[in-house]
Amino acid sequence: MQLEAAADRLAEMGNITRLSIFRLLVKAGPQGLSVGEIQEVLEVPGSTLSHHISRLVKVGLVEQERQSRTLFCTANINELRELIDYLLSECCSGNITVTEL
Amino acid sequence: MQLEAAADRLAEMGNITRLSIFRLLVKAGPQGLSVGEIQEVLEVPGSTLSHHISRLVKVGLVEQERQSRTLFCTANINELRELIDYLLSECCSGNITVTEL
DNA sequence: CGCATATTTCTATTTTTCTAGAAATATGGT
DNA sequence: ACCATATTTCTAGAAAAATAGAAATATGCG
Repeated sequence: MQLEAAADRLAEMGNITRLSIFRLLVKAGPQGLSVGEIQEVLEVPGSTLSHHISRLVKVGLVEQERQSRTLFCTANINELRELIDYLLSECCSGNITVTEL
Repeated sequence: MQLEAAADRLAEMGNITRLSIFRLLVKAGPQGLSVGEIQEVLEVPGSTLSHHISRLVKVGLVEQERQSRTLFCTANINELRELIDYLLSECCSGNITVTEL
């Protein structure tokens, strides 16, 4: 993962509503939750919720699959792990001169 | 770490300039970098840089220590680790009913 | 087809963030 | 005290994000 992709993902998680959504999906595991279920838990207007979910989908942190009338959402844990790897990479290598940065 | 604190930290890292600053400091390790050194690398106006650094400091991701006229900044890796722990906690526990979320 | 459910798109308003010039402050050397 | 260096604060305009009502679309059932 590169700087810009990482910043995009962090920014999407850096909002209370979206982080709540994402955390719910992380907890829910592979079966995910429907948009309606998320709405029940978070008590946010549908249009607002839809907007936030689509932003999470856009950066790849959430995936969606329709089953009949219901849209199920799941957290993309791999994407999260790659982001975390990026954040920790080259950590504390120390003694680097400014020109190497 | 709780939801709101996590979202704050994620939001601060979710900006290209601030993530660049933070990554530089992660790479630089415990000795950190001065504001001036960061400015040389990133080529951003002083007022803009100062603004972004102070936001990172405010949420605890960066710490500062003055040595004479120079202000050294370091990444708070513990804070980063706690944030990551939060993001991964309760991951994929699965089979949770909606009322438990 | 007509109806109910599930979710999105459109639209507009309010709030927040980003950016950077100019002026101010802090520190130390001569 | 004066000057140079290092960094911040003030200020304001431009851009982006957050919010949510209303209308639209999608899907399946009787």
